[in-house]
Amino acid sequence: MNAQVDLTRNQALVLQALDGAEGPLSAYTILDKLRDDGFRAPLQVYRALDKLQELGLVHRLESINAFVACCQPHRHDHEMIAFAICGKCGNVDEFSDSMLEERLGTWVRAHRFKPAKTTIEIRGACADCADAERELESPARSN
Amino acid sequence: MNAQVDLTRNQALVLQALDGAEGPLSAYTILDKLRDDGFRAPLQVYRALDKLQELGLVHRLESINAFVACCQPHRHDHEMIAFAICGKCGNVDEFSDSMLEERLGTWVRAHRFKPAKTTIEIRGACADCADAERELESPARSN
DNA sequence: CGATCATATGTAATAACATTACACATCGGT
DNA sequence: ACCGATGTGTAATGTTATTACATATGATCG
Ligand SMILES: [Zn+2]
Ligand SMILES: [Zn+2]
Ligand SMILES: [Zn+2]
Ligand SMILES: [Zn+2]
Repeated sequence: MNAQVDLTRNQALVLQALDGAEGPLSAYTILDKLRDDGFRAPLQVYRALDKLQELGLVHRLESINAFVACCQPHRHDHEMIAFAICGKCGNVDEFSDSMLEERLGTWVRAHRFKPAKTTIEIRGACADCADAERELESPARSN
Repeated sequence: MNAQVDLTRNQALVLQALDGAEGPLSAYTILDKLRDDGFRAPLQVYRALDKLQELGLVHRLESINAFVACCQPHRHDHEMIAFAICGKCGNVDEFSDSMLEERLGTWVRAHRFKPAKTTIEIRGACADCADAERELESPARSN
């Protein structure tokens, strides 16, 4: 599905692991998943992740030290990406918002700051998980 | 300067270390700075940091695993805070922007996401450091 | 072809960051 | 004096990421 052309074996394996996962994975979780494929050391994972991030196929979630496959082959070159991360089920929503980008750009220009990488991550509960939690809290009339 | 009332000895020491620092500090750097004050284990630092964050006196910079003293006694209760972090000199600019907050709030409401903590961090070079770098790159005519 | 260079890999060791577990201390309210 | 909430001291362990060095692979050029 993704432009996996030109990926090396290790890179392809790591990307597959992320693509097949429900939510974000830590580097060491990926390593464990790939033991059977010959992976032995963390560096094999980190190196592949570095390359995949360079190619825009994978994102790192800074606030939880984990990685996700990019949900689209869209060009991230000049886009600012935000993530909504559910702490319950692990679901991650990747989105971009031009007004958000505009707004941060305004601040950056005003302060002559030269941005290299911008992180926007909202941690919380997704709609489904928030609903489930509300049910537990409410005086359940299901007796 | 900060409302240090009610802080325990350990908490006060950690806050002082951060207040006196030029830039963000890692937990282990703080530990080293406080060896002479009797600190021996990481947990002493992490516990103090937890409390200080609860009190809004300290912020954690997720993207660089470091901590900074809050620059103001302002109420962070319902504010979204963003950070511009210079990778060269370590300077950190803490700012909030209601439009930014509004914009993320719009997304969150539209997706019925229940936010717990939001991280906004811009890493790059501050004005001074960007200038200094430009000078090195340009064909210096200062010969 | 053989020399060379850039990129990727394998492996071990180590560094950097953070938490768990348990025992003990301190303080305020009853 | 008792209790519960909060804080502390210490050791051990868990988790995340990098450094260092050797080897391999593949494209390019004379
Ligand atoms: Zn993406
Ligand atoms: Zn969820
Ligand atoms: Zn602050
Ligand atoms: Zn700077």
